[in-house]
Amino acid sequence: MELIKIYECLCDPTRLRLLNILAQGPLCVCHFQEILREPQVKISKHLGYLRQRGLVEVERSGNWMIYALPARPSRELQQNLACLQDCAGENPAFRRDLARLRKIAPRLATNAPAGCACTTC
Amino acid sequence: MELIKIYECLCDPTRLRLLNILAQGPLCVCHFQEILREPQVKISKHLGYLRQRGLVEVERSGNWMIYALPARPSRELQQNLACLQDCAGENPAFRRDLARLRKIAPRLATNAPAGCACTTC
DNA sequence: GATCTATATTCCGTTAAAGGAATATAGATG
DNA sequence: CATCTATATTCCTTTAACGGAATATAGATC
Repeated sequence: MELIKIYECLCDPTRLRLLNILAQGPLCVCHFQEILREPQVKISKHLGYLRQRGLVEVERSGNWMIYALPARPSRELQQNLACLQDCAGENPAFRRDLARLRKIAPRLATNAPAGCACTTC
Repeated sequence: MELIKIYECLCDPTRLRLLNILAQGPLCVCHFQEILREPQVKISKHLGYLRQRGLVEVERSGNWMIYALPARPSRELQQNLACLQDCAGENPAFRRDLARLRKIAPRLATNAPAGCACTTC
């Protein structure tokens, strides 16, 4: 059941944080590290987990791997991501992550091909 | 995070089936067994799991334990249950369970205190 | 109080997830 | 081609989930 895969992805706090950030747009691994302040292994593994189950897509851009929500998400995924957004909106941890994302934003070239040609990379 | 507990409950097919049925109203364990056609241990354990995490409530009525969705669910739970209903609506397995529930329904006294005074119990 | 019924709990074994340390890899750059 | 950088993978340990067989329990009934 596809639904189960989705819920499996949603039952870990790190993955919820990743998805919450991805709702704002594509991002590369190093920025997730910077925002979540978690070790690289952890971030990479959770993104891999999400990818295996079709919750995110990847595209290589030089040395960077750009992760994004699926271009054409299933109805179930759409619904659940919307629901997550709705529920997470109030959560301080999620808001803090988005605040950090905004701090990084100026360093992101807004019209870079994959959205992650930041000056510090 | 409360949200995590909810998603943990949602990532097992048996529990999704239980919740889908509970969306129609309270029910006792023996009827879950009858509808899901799964062993008693399995049903009982999953209901216990849901209960521990606040997704269902129980009330004893004689020998029967009547399970129900919380009378006052959190906003997060409300949203996610609604989302589940929306996603599960099309699923054949879920529809089959509801069909079986309807078959049992005539045996349920509609105005019994906890909604489960069925004639076969 | 003995027994029956519905349900819960305990005690296994198996499997998967999570996190971290260390290592591997792919592509860029000198 | 040597090296650097960003990311992935492997290996290990710990913990939790799942399922089933067997047993326990609480309340009803005789």
